[in-house]
Amino acid sequence: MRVTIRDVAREAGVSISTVSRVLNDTCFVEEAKRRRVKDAAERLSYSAHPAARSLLKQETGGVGVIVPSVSGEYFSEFLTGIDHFTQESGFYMLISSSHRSTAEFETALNTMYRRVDGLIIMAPDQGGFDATHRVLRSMPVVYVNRPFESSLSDSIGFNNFEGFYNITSHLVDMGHRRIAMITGPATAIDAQERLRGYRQALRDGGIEPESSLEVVGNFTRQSGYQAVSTILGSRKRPTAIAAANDLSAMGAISALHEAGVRIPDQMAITGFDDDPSARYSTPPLSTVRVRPREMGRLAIQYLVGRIRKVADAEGRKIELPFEIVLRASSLGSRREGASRTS
Amino acid sequence: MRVTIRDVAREAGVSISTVSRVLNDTCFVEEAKRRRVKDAAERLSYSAHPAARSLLKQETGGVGVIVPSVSGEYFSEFLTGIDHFTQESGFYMLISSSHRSTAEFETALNTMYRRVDGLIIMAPDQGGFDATHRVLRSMPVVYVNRPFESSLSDSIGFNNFEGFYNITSHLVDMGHRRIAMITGPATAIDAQERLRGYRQALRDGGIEPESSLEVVGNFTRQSGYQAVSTILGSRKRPTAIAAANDLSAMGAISALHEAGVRIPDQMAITGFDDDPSARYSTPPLSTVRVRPREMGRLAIQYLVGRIRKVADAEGRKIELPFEIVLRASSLGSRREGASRTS
DNA sequence: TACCTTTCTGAAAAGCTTTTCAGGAGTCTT
DNA sequence: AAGACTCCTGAAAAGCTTTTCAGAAAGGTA
Repeated sequence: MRVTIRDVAREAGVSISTVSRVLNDTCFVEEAKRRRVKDAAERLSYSAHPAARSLLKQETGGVGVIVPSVSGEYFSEFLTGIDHFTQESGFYMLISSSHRSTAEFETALNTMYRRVDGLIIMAPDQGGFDATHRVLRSMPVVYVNRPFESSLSDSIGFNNFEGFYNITSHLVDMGHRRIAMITGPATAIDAQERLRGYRQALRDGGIEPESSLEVVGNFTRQSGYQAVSTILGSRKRPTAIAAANDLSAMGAISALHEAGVRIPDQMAITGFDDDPSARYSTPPLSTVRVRPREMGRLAIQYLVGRIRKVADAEGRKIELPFEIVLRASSLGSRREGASRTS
Repeated sequence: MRVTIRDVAREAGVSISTVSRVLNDTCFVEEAKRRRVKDAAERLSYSAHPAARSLLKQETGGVGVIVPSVSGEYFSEFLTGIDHFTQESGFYMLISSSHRSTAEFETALNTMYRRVDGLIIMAPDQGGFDATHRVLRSMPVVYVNRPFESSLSDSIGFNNFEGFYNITSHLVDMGHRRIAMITGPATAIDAQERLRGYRQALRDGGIEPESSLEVVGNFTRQSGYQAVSTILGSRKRPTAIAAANDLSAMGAISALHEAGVRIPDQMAITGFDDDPSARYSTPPLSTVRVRPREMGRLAIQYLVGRIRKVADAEGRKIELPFEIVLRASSLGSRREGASRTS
């Protein structure tokens, strides 16, 4: 049933070493034998057992990806970026997601141990995992969206603070004085940064942040939807909402429609991420474009570079540019594409 | 650097067999030694090399998932369903996606060979791959959305024809006589079935399908968006659109808004899938709920059952129920939740 | 006390490959 | 023609674990 290199060797009438050499094209082998081996391998549809090979070569051909979630456009896009390059370069992809606790996160890390040659970690909500974990030291790691000081690993991300500062400033520039925010989960570092950007933008616009206008969300549509009732019920109704991400902005938009609030006339709204759907919402959503797909591509490129040892030993820390994308949801008239880059 | 079972054995002053026994809890070992081994393993932070183990045991602890794409809510949801159970049951997940050709698809299959203990395959667009491929015969397989006659594998899906028949019938019931369809890619089996359902529903409603009303799309927002200009430009403008999936429906909705067409008064529209976003679109989208997350969960449960040999040898073929979810996009008044089940 | 069980432990094999090492055959040089 | 190469090939080791097998020790019975 199971066909091994021995079977091929017997079939071709050569030793297993020769089979290995032919199949891996590692030495010159007499043409006649070469043919016989190829034929035999083909006939038996042989391929080397990955476990045996990786046991010996101490490499697997896989990369591990750790993300908070596999659902939501932001993550999908990120994964898509990784996936493309992964296939091109012949690596396979091992994904682990949704770790509610640090313990679960470290379990995931352990699962990756020796099963992959490198790791991409996006874990904005894992505050305190052990940065010296043995798995982390055993292979190259690229951190995404999680500034991390280590000369052994690369780190790529964008400036959440600045991005959110800019989109909030846009609302201020449009003349809004009462601007609510639908925040992300307090545990996530990127959510914290965005909140900080929001507050700073208000202050710089001469507006004192009010905690009653900071409605807690968790990056989901539903939380955005629910936040709206709080916002509409507030003592002095704001005229604009800055949502911590596009998903929650969409939820909010839906709720605003249901409440009969016109966008952007009665309520302007902005998001963050520029999910593919942002352009198709009603009205199209002003947001901050951060190109998760690009991030994914970059992350895997760096990682593969490190795995193949072509990268600098020095850890790189890349900050990707973002782009403010203004659409109808925050503009008086319906126009599209005005943009400002970081 | 690399710590093996030998190191633990030396450290604890026992043989490697004993270490293995203690760590796998496979035999009774004298308590004192047991302690020593545990301590040593802990101290050296040892864990068995997965390759060595799987080479010997002929099992890996992984499951492979092959999907057309990793982006889009439908697939995200599906993966999420798998992911949850995967973690619970201690398996890891290897994902391969976006195979443009049969060759690429079979490459993916080969990559999975011996790296996982079972396979979940969702490939509605892979018409003619080799169903007797050696990888497919080497481990349990669960096919999703792809009726497949094999007593060795389970198969899970829903009735695309009926689902689309029903949602189209709803439009007919609402009094529409000219109903356009935005189709999926002609190569995908599920898209074909939905188109068939559309036509049948029209005929059963006494309406002769017109090919000019069947606008080709490809399941993306963009294709839905573009389809609208064709539809609006047609000689006799239809009063309703049945989109092959939610994504293309969303694109269409966006285009309709831009064109100033009121939904549902001037144009009703329906989707398919009930993506999480469908409920949040403007107006909320009538659609067919197929619960991809449930499908994922079921698929992985079946698969793990087969891997652990508790499942019937007999191949099961499950057809999951769908549910017609009517929302404002196809109803005169804004009401929600009326539903009809398959 | 001698023999038979039972219980625990170590040695060794098996799982499959890649790669090093060494040897044999053939070719070239002087 | 002999020695020195080169070229190709096979044997064997290494990579790390689990599990079988067998042996030693201990305990029980006749």
